[in-house]
Order: sequence, then C-alpha cells, then structure tokens
Amino acid sequence: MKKEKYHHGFLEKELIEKGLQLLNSVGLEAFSLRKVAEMCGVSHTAPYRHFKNKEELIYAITTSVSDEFTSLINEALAENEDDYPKQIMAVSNLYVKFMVENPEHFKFIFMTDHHNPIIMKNGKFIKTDRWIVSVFEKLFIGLRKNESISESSWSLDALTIWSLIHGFTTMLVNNTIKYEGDYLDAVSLMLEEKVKILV
Amino acid sequence: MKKEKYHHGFLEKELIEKGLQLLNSVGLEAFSLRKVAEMCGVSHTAPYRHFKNKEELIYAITTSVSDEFTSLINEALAENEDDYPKQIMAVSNLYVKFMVENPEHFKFIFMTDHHNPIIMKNGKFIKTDRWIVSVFEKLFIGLRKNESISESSWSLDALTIWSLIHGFTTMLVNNTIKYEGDYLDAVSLMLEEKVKILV
DNA sequence: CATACTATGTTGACAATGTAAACATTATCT
DNA sequence: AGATAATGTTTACATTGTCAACATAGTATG
Repeated sequence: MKKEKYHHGFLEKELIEKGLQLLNSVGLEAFSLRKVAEMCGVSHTAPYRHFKNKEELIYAITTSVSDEFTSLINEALAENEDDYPKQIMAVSNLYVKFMVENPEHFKFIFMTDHHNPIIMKNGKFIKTDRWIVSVFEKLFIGLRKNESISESSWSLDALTIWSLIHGFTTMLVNNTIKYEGDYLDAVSLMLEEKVKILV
Repeated sequence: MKKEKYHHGFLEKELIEKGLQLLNSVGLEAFSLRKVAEMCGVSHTAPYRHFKNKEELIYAITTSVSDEFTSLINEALAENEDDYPKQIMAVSNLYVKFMVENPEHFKFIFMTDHHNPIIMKNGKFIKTDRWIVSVFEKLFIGLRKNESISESSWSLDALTIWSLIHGFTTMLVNNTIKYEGDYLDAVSLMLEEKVKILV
C-alpha cells in the first residue's frame, strides 16, 4: 500500500529523523544503516545516494541535534539578558540537563571525534568554525564584556567553568557517578562561588 | 613453525594483551574479536572459551588498563606523602596526562557504560565496589583528613575538582578543544586557587 | 594404568552489516 | 522529445559476532 513512488522525495531529511529515532531507541552501538533504510521504506543502499557512508549520516544527525541544542541555549540567554551571572547559571543548567536527558544526543555531539576543535593558545581562545564555539562564546559573553577582566584571565575562568560543567555532565551520562537528588543543585553549588567572584 | 601445541597455554592473558594492542592501533570501532584471535594465532572462536562475548573481553581489557592506572596513582601519592595539596595536584596531572597519552585506554575506562557508579547522596559519597572509587578516594584523602572541613563540604569540593579535571581531560581526548602549549599548565592554573583554599 | 570428565581449540555455518557495481526509474534541462 | 543527472533497487561480497558439533589434551578417579 506504500510503494506508490519510486522516488521518495524527502529521503535525506527522513534518514536523519528516523536515524535519530533509532539512535534513541537502540543506542549508538546497535545503530545500523540498513535499519534506518528500512524505517524509511527504502532499499538498504538508498542512503548511499545521500550520504557517503554510515559515518556521514551520523555526522548529519549530530549537526541536527546540535542545532536543536543551540536554539535552547539562545532561549536561555534571551530569558536572562544582561544578567551575566544568571546567564552562566542558566546555560550551565541547560547544558547538563539536556545531555542527561538525551544521552544519545550527548554521545553524538561529543563522543565522535571532531574535526575543528576549539583552540586555546597563550591563554586565549581562537575562533574556529566549529559549532560548539558558538555555544561557548555565548556562554561566556558576560565574562568578556566585563572589561575589568583581561582576556587571558577570563579565558581561563571560562575554561574552568566549562571543564567543570562538561566533566560533571560526562560522568552523569556515562554512569560514572550517580547523583541522588537533583543534580542541578550540585551544579549550582559547584559554580556558585566561582560565578560570584567573576562577574 | 608455530602450531606446535593444540592448547595455547596463556590464551586468556594474551587475548587481553593483544586486544589492547589492537585497540591502540585501530581504535574501539574497528576492534574485532576475530582479529584478536588471529593475532594470538588461534581460531576465530577460541576466545569464546575464555570470554562470553566481545563485550566481556573488552571489559577485561578495561580492568587491566584500570589496574595499570591505579598503580601510577599510588606511586604519585607515595611520592608526595602527607602533602595533601601536592597529592591532589600530582594525581590531577597524572589523570589528565595518562588519558591524553592513552586515548584508547580512556575510552575503555570511561566511555563504556558502567555498572557500579559512584553514588553521591545528601552531599556525601557512598562507597560502591567500583574500581574508580579507589582512585577517587585516594585522590581526596587529604580533604577527608582535614577535620576542620565537614564531610558534605569536602565531598562537594571533591566533586568539583574531579568534575573539572575529568571535563578538561574529556575535551582534550575527544578533540573538543585543543590546548596549545602544555596542558598541564592549564590544570595547575585551574586548580590553583581551589586547592590553596582547601587544604 | 585405563577410563571418564573437563577444559580448551577447531571447523563450519548463519545472520547482520557496510559497501561497491550494475542496472532501473524518474526529474530536469536544453 | 531526447539527453543527462538524480535517486532507487538488486545483486554480490567481505567482515563480523556468535552458535553448534566435533577434536584434542589435561586431570582426576577407579
């Protein structure tokens, strides 16, 4: 009742959608190109017309998820405009929460080897075209705007806060530690003094 | 010239050794049971006499690597006995260095989903039998011994420091950021104030 | 020592998977 | 309308994890 069209029409988009769906249900290890193809009702090699190989599809899914995350970050920033400490706290909370609630997304975003790392040189960040940079920049825009802080000083603070948040997130997602109670409380507590001093 | 014995003798140990070797050369994704078997000069199903499946072999390798890491930690602690701030710095440096220099080990130790997470409840750590706990305990033994600090307070500090170190490590290993220069300098800078205050 | 049992290896088979090549169908552009 | 590019399909193959059936060697028990 379905094979009405030889050409699918939106296969590329559907591969990404269904791919993400599959990921979330079976995990990265059991993810398979053929299954995604089946979910889209096409032959198992059809995806090769849109993606060079499995890795490329995964990369496309990563990008899609990253965009979603970026939107959320922007919202959080907008809701706390001009209150930099609040922004840092809000984005940090969002960072942890999003990844904990979407562990497969997390793996996509961070576990896969990435091409353009953020570069830190002589204590300062150097812009690259990587997606994460935009998140990072927004997160610490408050630090940068405080002109009483030198660039290499706020860069170090930024690195510290980000490392802290990222580490806590990673350990929660990978089940290295289990935090009983609201893990966002822990985030607040850990950041509190640092943020207070900073801005 | 090799097939002298039907029974290998040390197959279990050699599977772990050669497995680790393979890991380090081709990475976790391309790791295959059959290749490991071949490297040991046995048939492709021989490993099944020693490990239930691929995952079990990987787990065994993890354990082996973890032990190696633990030994190094113990050394670092011994070298700085009774100087708790120095211990924390030394172990932190070791933590980052070991993982950056052995990225595949890192993936084994932390990326694979783990069974017994460290549990943090009501601001305190609860002991489980997981390997990482012993590292963790040693790392923060100095904090615990300082009786002017309450348990939930040093627990939070411990969580903060560990998150920071782990996050920085993770980002370096996954190429999320690239630190030009000696990344251990960054570790020192980030921890400096925290450690100074603490102990 | 002979026999049975257990541990350890091997062969052969199978299904799932990624991917390439050859071919089919449809869209698009002149 | 006919050529060309885009998009799908079928077939084929190599790798892989895993199972079942069988082979061999060590060990224990009579």
